[in-house]
Amino acid sequence: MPFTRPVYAPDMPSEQSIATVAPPRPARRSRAPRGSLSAELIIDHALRLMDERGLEAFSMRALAEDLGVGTMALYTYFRGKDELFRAARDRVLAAYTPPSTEGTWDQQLRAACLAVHELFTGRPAVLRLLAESTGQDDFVDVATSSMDRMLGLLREGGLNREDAARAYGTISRFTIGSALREIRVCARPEALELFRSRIAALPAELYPHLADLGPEVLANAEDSPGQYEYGLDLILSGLRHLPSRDS
Amino acid sequence: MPFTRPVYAPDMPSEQSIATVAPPRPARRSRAPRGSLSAELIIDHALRLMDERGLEAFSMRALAEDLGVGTMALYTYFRGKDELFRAARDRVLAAYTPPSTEGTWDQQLRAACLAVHELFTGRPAVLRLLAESTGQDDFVDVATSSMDRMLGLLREGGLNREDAARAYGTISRFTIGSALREIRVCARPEALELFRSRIAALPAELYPHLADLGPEVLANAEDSPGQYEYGLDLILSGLRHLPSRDS
DNA sequence: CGCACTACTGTACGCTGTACGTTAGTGCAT
DNA sequence: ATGCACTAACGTACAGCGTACAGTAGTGCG
Repeated sequence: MPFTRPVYAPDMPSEQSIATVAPPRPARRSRAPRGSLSAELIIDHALRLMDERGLEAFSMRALAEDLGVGTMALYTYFRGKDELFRAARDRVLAAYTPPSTEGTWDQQLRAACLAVHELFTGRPAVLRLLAESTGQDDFVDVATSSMDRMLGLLREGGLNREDAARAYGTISRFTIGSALREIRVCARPEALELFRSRIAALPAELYPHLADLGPEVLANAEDSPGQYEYGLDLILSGLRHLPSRDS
Repeated sequence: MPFTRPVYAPDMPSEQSIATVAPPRPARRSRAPRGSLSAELIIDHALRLMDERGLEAFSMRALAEDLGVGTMALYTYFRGKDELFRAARDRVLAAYTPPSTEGTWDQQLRAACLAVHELFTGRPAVLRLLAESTGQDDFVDVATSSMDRMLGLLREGGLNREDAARAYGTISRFTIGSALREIRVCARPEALELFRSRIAALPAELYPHLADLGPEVLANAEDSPGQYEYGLDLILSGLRHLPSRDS
């Protein structure tokens, strides 16, 4: 018995020397120069990748490759994936400044809400990070400056302290729920198509109203910004009719 | 040179025979009897696990272990994790029937909404599945029967076809956004505490209104069902004042 | 010149979902 | 009874994930 393998490596492809075959071109990157990385640069690429390929396709390895850098280099700047996510989210939110429009308090409030909504639908990944954060991390409500501004406008509109706070909560919840729905359904043609066929296939005797209003429901799904504006105006109308309002 | 290792297995723990040590009690489960599994049983355990330990801790392996079964046994009943998720979600939603209360259309609508909201906050995992579904799968809007009922009530309230459809969209978006916020923040004491300290630490000269309304904002965060009711009533009030309403 | 420091890297571990092939229990035809 | 087709349950393996840890190379300072 000339040569027996050790216990491990039970059946290696023995036809050729492994060393020349096993590493199938790992595309040996040369070591990246020393100053080629920074937290800001990483966040830039991360945000781009997340919005381009989707949050599920995003990984530390993919991000590192996109940067032309070893995976573990990222951990020099961020403790881990969560911290990177939080940093990316905070950067987008902090960079946002609400539009300073003219007009009555409700016109300004409306414009501010629409701007936030647009920000969210334009950055689906950030919205998802915001919505899916485990809640253990620090809580950033939309953006602090935006929140302050909206609260001020609500007070300006004559709402008392409690109503202002509650109204903001309502608007915030509706805005996030709305944007979430839109990046999930309205912006995806194939989801819309499936929705259409589902509506059409509903048994009209079980769901009479739904079957009846099918066209309208579908039209709404296709017009997502309009849907948001409609709901927002509904809420604003409710605010204007608040009994406690002193103006 | 008496003996050189092959290229692979560069440094094995050579102090003992591997074969007797390597399998450290894999807790040899005996093969589960033939009829011990079913789709329903799997969904039961899955829902329980998801709500108990959280969606991130849920895995096919953990579920299988909970069932006392090999991991791959699950794949006899579901094509994969996604299909299992969809089945679990659909079961919860399909089993739900809105409360058939008495009263005016808006009273009934209010009750139906509150019930949906309670369903969601009581089943955080299902809510997350609903919110985080990639949108490629079939679209179940809350529950079809609930949707039909609400649309009927809105029509009963004198809304025209388009307004009814749009109003439902508003309510649906607000309800999901609201429930999501609540399972993320309001129901977590540590998140609330962090929120409190953040508010207290805000520079009052930068965010005057937020600093001023801090107590009210905090009180709202702590009273989550109240927040939902407030927003819902705001929307309902807006609906009552709709110009197109013919009653 | 050498040394401390640190930005970057490679390897490895434990985890995930799941493709694939195997095993064993069941019901039916013979 | 005996064999056979069928399939529920299983074990193994693989690719990919986040990241701990140890190594390496380039920088700036004594």
